[in-house]
Amino acid sequence: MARPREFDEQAVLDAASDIFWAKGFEATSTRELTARTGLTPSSIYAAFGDKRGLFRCALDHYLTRLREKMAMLETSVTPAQAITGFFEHTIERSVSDTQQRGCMLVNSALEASPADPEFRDGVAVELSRIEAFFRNQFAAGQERGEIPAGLSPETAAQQLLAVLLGIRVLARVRPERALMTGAVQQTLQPLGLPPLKGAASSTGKSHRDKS
Amino acid sequence: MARPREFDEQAVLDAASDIFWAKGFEATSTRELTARTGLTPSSIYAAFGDKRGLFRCALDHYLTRLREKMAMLETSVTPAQAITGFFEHTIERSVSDTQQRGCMLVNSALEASPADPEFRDGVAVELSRIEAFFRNQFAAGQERGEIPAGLSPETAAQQLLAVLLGIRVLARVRPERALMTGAVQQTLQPLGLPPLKGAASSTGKSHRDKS
DNA sequence: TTCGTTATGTATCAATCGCTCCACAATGAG
DNA sequence: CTCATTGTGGAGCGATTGATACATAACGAA
Repeated sequence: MARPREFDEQAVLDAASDIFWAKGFEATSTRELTARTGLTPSSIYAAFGDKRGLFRCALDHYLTRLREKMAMLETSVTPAQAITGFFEHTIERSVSDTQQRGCMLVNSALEASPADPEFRDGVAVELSRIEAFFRNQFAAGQERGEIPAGLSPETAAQQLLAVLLGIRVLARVRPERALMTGAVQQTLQPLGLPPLKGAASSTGKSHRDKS
Repeated sequence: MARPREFDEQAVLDAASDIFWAKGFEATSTRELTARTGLTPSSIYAAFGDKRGLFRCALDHYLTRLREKMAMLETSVTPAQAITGFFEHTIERSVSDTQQRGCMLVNSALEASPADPEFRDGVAVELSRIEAFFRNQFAAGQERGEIPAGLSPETAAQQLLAVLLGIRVLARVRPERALMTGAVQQTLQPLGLPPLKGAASSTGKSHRDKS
């Protein structure tokens, strides 16, 4: 009943998250959102409530694709390969993004006002989800003998999370492949995880890389 | 000649960086800046040009103290201890900050607009400075035999920088000591660096930590 | 003292902000 | 068809933004 929506919600969220991703919440105006999404203020406020509501939906839209990526890796390759593959994927996206947007979740995490604990907690939960992905994959890899035992999956996951967040910060201001691969490679190796594709795997110094 | 300034520039920058640090550039209004610094719009605009100018000065004020911290560590302890000490200091500040402000440099890095390459480059240079601190200390530690040779200081510094940035992101949304110490400890150990104070140093799983 | 110069305080400015109002269009139910 | 309901378009609301104008105050030089 009643008039149906004329816009494609996925397309709108694609556009909205693009802007929020690049410029952040505060620096994005509702004018720009209406211009880039193509729909009017009326439609936006009817569908999403207010600017924060649209931002939440846009971030969730972004996170959905992130979760799908993790789920894909979980089912398509071995646990150890899933971890390394996740970093490969992240680095690839970081260096190929001409806008240097980094990660929308990380950007949002740092812009989250101290006065908005609700949103901040939401971000924290999402980071915990990534940490759990690392922990579960690491433990599964140990169980199947793919990853040497001896290291606790908890600690490994904490380190992997920190390094991931670190290269996502670097993606925004210094998206240099050599820098990211160096940091990640030095993390994966002592954990007994497979090396990045195209990265030198020997312990000593390699002269093969180029920035 | 002429009328002298009535305000203490250091105190004003302290106040200004406090606000910018907690809320970011965009979310901070000039009204709040005048209220918290105690000086009038006229004085602010005469002294710093505009809002961006004040922000740049406030960030530089913050970075000066960061650089002093690194310089202090470089001269007061051994190279390996300087690296570990830097992380101890960072974690301590992160978990004790009730506002969960994280690091002003990292916050600024992620808020930096893609359309402002000048400011972005400034942040990148500062991150390179931290990376250089790690690299120099690591190399110095190897030369004096304090740190085992075999690993390249470049790679080690890249990893240390990434982990540092990672825990600074976590400081904003998940300032849990166990999480940070776990990530850092797992990084320091394979590099042959001294453990954090109060952290378990054995390879196996420890039950001593509490969040 | 008088004057030139610079800092401060207050009252705003124009622009932009997030958001709403209301007339109208497009549907399904009857 | 009529009508209730919901989406759309666009003008424009009050509030707030970053920044300024201008009168006054506080100094040093003469």
